[in-house]
Amino acid sequence: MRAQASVLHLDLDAFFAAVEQRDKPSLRGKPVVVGGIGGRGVVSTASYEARAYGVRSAMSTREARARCPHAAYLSGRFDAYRATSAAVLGLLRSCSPLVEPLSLDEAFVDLAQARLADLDVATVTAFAEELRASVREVTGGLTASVGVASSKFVAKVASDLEKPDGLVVVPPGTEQDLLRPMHVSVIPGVGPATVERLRRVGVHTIADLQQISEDELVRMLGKAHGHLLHDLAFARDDRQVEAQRETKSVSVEGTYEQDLTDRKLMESLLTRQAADVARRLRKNGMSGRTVTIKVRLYDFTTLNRSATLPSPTDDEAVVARLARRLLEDLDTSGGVRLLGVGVSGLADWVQEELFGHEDDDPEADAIAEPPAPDRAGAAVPPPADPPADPTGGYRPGMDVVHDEHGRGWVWGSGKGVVTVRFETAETPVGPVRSFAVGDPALTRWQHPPPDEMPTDP
DNA sequence: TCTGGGGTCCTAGGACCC
DNA sequence: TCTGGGGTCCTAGGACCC
Repeated sequence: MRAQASVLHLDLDAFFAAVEQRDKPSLRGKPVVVGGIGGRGVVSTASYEARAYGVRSAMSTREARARCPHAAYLSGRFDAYRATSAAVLGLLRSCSPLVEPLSLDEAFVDLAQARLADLDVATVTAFAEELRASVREVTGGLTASVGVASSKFVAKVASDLEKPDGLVVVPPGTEQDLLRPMHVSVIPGVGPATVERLRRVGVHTIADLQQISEDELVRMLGKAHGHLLHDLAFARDDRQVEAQRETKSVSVEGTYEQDLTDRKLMESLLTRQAADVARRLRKNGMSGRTVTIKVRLYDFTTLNRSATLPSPTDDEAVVARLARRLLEDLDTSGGVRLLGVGVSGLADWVQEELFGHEDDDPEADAIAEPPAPDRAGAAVPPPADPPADPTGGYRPGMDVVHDEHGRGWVWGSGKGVVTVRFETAETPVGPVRSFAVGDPALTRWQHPPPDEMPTDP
């Protein structure tokens, strides 16, 4: 906690939905929901018009559709969000050299480093109003909510108070008056599990939290969380605004429309994800030593398996081989709804560039299997290929495919999976099977004449 | 057919080393 | 034949954030 209100928190209102409404005037004033639009999707952002129907972030899209069937459901255009976010960050950095982005739509600004005459409440209030007007200009009309206070914690709480399009400046010395009546869940880091633990000992508000001793909180919540919560309850927060933090891990994951049971398909999906991760590592000049796979089973049980290489890699073949090997130990017979691959233990350099090629080091690939025979003779690695179309060009409801057993309609495509509903002797709407995009078993396909189009179930 | 995707941080236990 | 003790690395899981 500083003596003056020198920390500003800015939060763009309903950001993804607002960008969509900005770019598509027909959506303005209407409910817009951005998120996963498949059968297992969840809401990322709902416009305020959609929130009026009870649609919320993290709600399943299925439930959102039930509450607000007439909303526009969009899967998101992250390039547009990134560009808009960059414009806002540029604006903030023109105000203060010390800006800490928290996500695409949120950032802290250290006003002590800004060119302000002083940090009086009146001065920072005028500055914040000007800033909000500037955000509107550089974003083409998006609104931001802003909080200003003597700490990160209170500034973030404050920015939420008058959403959307609001500004709250908390005068130094009044922080505890503001916080005490509030529910503990306003504290960042207090989620459902912590709320429940606190509820069981009768703690609901921050005033209640102030009554619990620090030792008791540490016993209940662990060392780090306990000490932090005790401090925050009394608005004690010295955390600095930190410019750019370094990336610690890179990962790709996917939830599939139907649970996966075919191990070969899982392997080919992991291989594809490993290639995506490795490509992103290379693009950012990074490499990492620890490969992790994530497997979510049919019942939502989530397993992680990891292994650490002797030296960092950005080679998709190495990541893929290790990922497939980690899968070997897992029982996936009940079905898998999510697969993911990640790399952590990042270094911003690749070891072989400093110490020669990794093949010179007998230990370099020790934990993984030896190089595949088809790779051994390649003197020059092929250039990084562009990301393959995850639908493989298969169009749901449009294409007919054959495998060795018969013919079927393409029912879904995406994330490297083609789902096919096969015809049987009894019914034209038979069993569903999934294949990897590019599976040679599915090379014969054709476009049916319009009168053969299947009707949607 | 409840429950995304990309991250961060913390905890706890075991291996290993001095 | 009695189990110290600290530090670091690795692995697995959980909570949380937007």
